Amino acid sequence: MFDKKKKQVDIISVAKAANVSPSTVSRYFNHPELVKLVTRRRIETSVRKQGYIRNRAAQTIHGIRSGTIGVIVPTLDHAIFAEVVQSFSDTVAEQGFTILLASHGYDQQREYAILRKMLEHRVDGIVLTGLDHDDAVFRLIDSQTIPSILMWNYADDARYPSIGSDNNSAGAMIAEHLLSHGHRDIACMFPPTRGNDRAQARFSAVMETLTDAGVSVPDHWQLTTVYSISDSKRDTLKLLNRTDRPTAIICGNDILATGALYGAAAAGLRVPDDISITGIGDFKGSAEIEPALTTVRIPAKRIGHEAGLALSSAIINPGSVPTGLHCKPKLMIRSSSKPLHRE
Amino acid sequence: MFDKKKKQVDIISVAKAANVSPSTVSRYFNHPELVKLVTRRRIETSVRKQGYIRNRAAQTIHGIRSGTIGVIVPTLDHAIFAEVVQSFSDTVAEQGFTILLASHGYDQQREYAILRKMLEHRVDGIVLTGLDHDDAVFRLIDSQTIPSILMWNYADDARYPSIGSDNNSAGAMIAEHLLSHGHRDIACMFPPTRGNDRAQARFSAVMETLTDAGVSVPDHWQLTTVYSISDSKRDTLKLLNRTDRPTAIICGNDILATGALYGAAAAGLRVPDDISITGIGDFKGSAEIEPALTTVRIPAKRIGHEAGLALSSAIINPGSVPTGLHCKPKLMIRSSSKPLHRE
DNA sequence: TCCATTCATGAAAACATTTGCAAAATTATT
DNA sequence: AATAATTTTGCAAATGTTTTCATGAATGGA
Repeated sequence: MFDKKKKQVDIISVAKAANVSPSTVSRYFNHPELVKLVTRRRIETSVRKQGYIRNRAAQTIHGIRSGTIGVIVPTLDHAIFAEVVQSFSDTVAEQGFTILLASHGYDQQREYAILRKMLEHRVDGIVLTGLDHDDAVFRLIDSQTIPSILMWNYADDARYPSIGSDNNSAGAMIAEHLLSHGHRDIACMFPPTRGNDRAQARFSAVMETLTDAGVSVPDHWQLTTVYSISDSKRDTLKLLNRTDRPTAIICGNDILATGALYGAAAAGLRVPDDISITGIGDFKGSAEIEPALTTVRIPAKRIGHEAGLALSSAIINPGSVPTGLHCKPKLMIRSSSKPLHRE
Repeated sequence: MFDKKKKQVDIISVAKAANVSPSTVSRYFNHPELVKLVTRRRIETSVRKQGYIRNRAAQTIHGIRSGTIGVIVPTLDHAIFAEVVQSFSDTVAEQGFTILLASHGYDQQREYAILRKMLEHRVDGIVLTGLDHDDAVFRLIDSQTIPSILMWNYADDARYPSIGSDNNSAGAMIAEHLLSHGHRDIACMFPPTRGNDRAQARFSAVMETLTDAGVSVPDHWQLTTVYSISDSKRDTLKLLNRTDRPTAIICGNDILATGALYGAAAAGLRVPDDISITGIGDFKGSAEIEPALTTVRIPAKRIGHEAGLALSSAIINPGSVPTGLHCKPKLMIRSSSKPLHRE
């Protein structure tokens, strides 16, 4: 007859059973050193017996941190974002934060809506992917007092502190690599750049580097291919079946490059002897594929980790602004590219 | 002089500016049809001008749904979990839910801690990955009133409604496929099964099917390899460099199979002529790899979607228990396997 | 124009906590 | 043993909402 009909256990019922006031129970959780050992024991027993679980919502309305961080990514379907989210999540979990995760599928309107929802949940901080966002998004964050960072890309003039790699240098690196190997007939395969500043930056850096070197890429060698191995395989095959063939293909990311590798194989070409193929990203598996992919490493794990560190310390330490950090991309020369005229 | 020192905007300040009571503002959001059009306009203006954002924490303590669903996965680092999470998240987002995501890295203790934290946030529902969990986890969920489902695996006698594929049949399918092709000298490469009921089920189903057919797998052909292309490539290479060589390798998932494919190539063997290799999962890219991988398709997108549907409707419709659903795995015969003695 | 409806709004209680302040209990000091 | 200092606890107000109930304002029918 004791528990009256499904009564949710709250701090009051715990207090009653432990014969103390609710305040003391609250203190037991938040400032245990302020409550006497024996009382602590009593409360602990009561908590355990009733299976009490604190209600963070009730804490949160007191202006106490919610313990959540909002993470907004374009999609998780790309292994690389999953990796960065995983590492971010692990890092902040150590500081007691849980992540609220949502993806917008490269739709800026949706990003705004998601952000609003996260703010309704009173997240303690916000992580956005990439540098470019709708102005409304920035304004909304500006109007809040929580810290916010841009993850994945880096630029020192970004609207918020950014932690990631500079995609311009990534693009330039790979283009220079191929140029230095004597390639002049170069095709490019990039994902649609709309709403995707990473791809945009890589692409324009590649083109600029080539142009500066006096190399121009004919229109029909500029492929726009969605992020998919099968599509890039198909497009590559089509490209390579023409009479005029490039000696190298620069792909906007490793997925496209993987498809390109398969496409080259399907076209009966040997990589790198007949054609060089490069990626950007250095995804899991890129080093193991045959032939191992020459690419630019974007250190996803490190980026997620550093971002988690920066944001959680900005939260814990209010007033301190998180600082940006450039996680430098690195050229990984492997077997899918080689000098043009040698051998 | 109007806004006194950084005062957070709340429903009261909005009400004041709109010259109505807080109750009316609350109604404006929750039952707009109950407030007069002109008043609605006035409130809208006030909301916009002050940049008011509702506080879900304050709503939640009224027993109103938090609008969050807790999702616990072993890791996001496996593309396949990222895929299922993505599709789950998209589905529930349509119903207005946001996901709280965390991963435990196959550590049951951590899973319990994560679950607790999510309950503190008063999630409206819980999704766990796989069938097997610490008993404390189940008991904790039992003590709550929120719906909960097990995603990824299916079993009709699972502790909670499960939505996913039956890994036993997946394992049996692939073993039968190879047997039906005349293979008798079969090696197995599986990830560590500890804390991983998926792998466990697949492995035991494979072994059982083989044993039933009178085929036994010698110990040194039973490889335990962590989820990594490079490790499985290395282990495969080692295996294939022995004098006794299997005619087929059954891999516990497509990542291992991918590594095995590379390993076979590195050992100078042709797949499927010299050796057949199979995976389980049908990950993105498995159909495009050369040679295209024979595997068992676990429909990740569908699983995530169905799970999202089931859970959100169980939440919206309290009292209704979500029902389990078997998303059948499907044998995908491609080019990495072929009959033994023919041709 | 008056009364009965219906509609729109506000007052106040409720939700599950935290916290500043003061009272009570304990311990230390003389 | 009496007082002072310190530790532990409870009271009550506060947090940002929602919701029930009651009241006042419009509207319709006679």
